[in-house]
Order: sequence, then C-alpha cells, then structure tokens
Amino acid sequence: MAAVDLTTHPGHLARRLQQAHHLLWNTMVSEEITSPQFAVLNTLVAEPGLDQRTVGERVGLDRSTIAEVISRLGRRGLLDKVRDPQDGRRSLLRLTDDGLRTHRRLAVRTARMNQVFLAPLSAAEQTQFFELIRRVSDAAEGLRNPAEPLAGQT
Amino acid sequence: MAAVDLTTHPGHLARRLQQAHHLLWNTMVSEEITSPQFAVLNTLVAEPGLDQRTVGERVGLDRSTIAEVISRLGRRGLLDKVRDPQDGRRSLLRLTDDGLRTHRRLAVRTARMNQVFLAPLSAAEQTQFFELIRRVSDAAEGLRNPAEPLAGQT
DNA sequence: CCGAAATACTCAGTGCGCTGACTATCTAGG
DNA sequence: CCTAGATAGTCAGCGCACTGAGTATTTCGG
Repeated sequence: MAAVDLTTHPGHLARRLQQAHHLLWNTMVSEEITSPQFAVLNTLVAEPGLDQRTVGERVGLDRSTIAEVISRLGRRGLLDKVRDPQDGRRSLLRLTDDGLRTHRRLAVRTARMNQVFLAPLSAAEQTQFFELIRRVSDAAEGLRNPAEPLAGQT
Repeated sequence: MAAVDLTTHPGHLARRLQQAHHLLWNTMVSEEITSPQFAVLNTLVAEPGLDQRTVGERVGLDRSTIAEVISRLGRRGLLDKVRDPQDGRRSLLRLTDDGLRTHRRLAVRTARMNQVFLAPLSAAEQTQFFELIRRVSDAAEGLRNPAEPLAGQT
C-alpha cells in the first residue's frame, strides 16, 4: 500500500486540465479546428509569411508535429505554402482569405470559451493561475539546454 | 492584425505545461514508462483487482485509451488481465511482482521530479497552483453532464 | 570551386486522447 | 424463457506530440 496521491502531481493535473479544455473547446469553439491549429492561424495573422520552423517555435510544437498541423490546414484551404525563392529549404506560410475568416470567427468564440473556463476563479486568481503555470513551464523549458551558462562569447 | 495573445489562453498554457512535464519526466523518471502508465500502476497498487473501466475512471482516461495503455503494460509483463468469472464482460487487473517493483522504483523518482518541477514556486504557491488547476478542471468536468440538477431521488 | 557543417523539412515509429460503431455479456420486464 | 436495454470491451479513424533517421539546400572554410 505505497500508492501515491495523484492530485498533488502536476503532470497529472496538467493532463486533466487539458482534457477539460478539450471538452469545452469542442462544444464551444469548433469540432473541426483544434486548439493547436488555431494557434497556428493566430501566429500567421500576426506574422504572415513565416516559415514552418518559426511557426512551430511560436506555438511550441516540434518540427514533426507542426508539419502535420500545417498539412491539415493546407488540405482545408486555410493556408498556402510556397517554397522560399531565396532559400530553397524553407516553406513560407500565409493564410488564405478563408483562413483569415476562420481565424476571426474562432477568435470570438475562443474568448467566450476562456471566460467560461476560467469562471470558477476570481480576476485575481486568474492572474495567479496564468503566472504560476507560466513560471513552472518556463523554468522546465529552461532545463532543456543546461549549457550556455554565461554570456561570455562562446 | 486581429491576432490574440496566447499567453492568456488557458488551453495553450495547459499544453505547454504538459510538454514541460513530459520533458522532465523523460529525463528524471523513465523513458520506458509514461506518466499515464504510472498512474495506472499506482491505481492498481491501491486497489488490486479493479476492472478496466474503473481504472480508466480513476486516472481520467476513456475506454479506448485505457485499453491501449493496459495492453502495453500487459505486454511488458507489469500486470495481468483476467476475465471476471462473475461477470464475463469485465477484465480484472492486477500487478505482477515486476509491476509492483517498477511502481516502487518510479514512485521515488516521481517525487523527486515533482520537487524539481515545482521548485520555482514557494510552498504557498504550490498549494495555490494545485487548487486553482483543480477548481478549473473540476468545473469544466462538471459541465459534461449538464443534467442531474437536484438531489431529488432520480 | 568543393567538401563539410548547419539548417529546413520529411518520414517512420511510438504513445496519448477522443468519438462512433460494433460485439459480448449481463440484467430486468413481461 | 426471451427480448430489450444497459454495460464492458474492442476496433477503426482522426489528431497531437515526441524521437531518431534521412533528404535537400545553403553556407562556410579551405
């Protein structure tokens, strides 16, 4: 009987939080476009013409995953992908009119959903919520490259 | 230029939090056993002989996903799965000795990882962190079955 | 100019997570 | 007993997410 209490395990809580979010997203935002897909659209609204890798960096997806997400968005005609004439390795991405319209429509619903999702918390608690999660995520992300200790050049 | 700030979107933050956790888990706990798999082991340590559906309920996985996770654990010889003689629909689950040993080993490492993961927060903040995430998750989970309004029997 | 390193992307493989359709089994009503 | 409904599990299909290997292109050193 050495079982552990999972409700104090951040990983378990993070997974449950995502599931809860997924549930609400499906009912209140879209069953077609997923949350990561919306994040990609959103990035390309802000910075049209980005290459695939950079979009992945912005939304926090690795090269393989971002490739799949973009391929799906392309199949749906929400974005165009063209080879960079300056650098044949890159694919430059740009939303279509349909992609722009979709983003606008979903942005409204997303805002509504976030309100419902965060309704159990007071305004102050919501701020705390964001800050605590961000601090933990950023710190863990920082452990990824333990090198690069000082600013001493190289 | 109607782009949105994703850092105030709980869904986005939840995803990033899980990625950060996954990263730490892989380096500090195990590359073989995943966090959901550990959750299943942990549940069966506390309640041996549970059926598949109930285990899924305990750890928060749907019938399909829990089936796959259990199948993987079974292939690795960490648990046994036998048909319930009382009810032929059910599969009863029980850890093997190897499963028990694995759980014990990982439980220690998991505790260490949680400390590192939560190190950026003070003790009070950690409590807040758990509570806020739990409240949001529970509330969203509650929206799943909007029925069952009163305690009036049936 | 030419070969090596870096970079962007693709592909194969594994695993989590969900829905909807299906099968097997059990339970309850007539 | 026998059928209708509920319940446990399987299966197919989609999508996110990661790693490691491989390809194409660019860049940099000699």
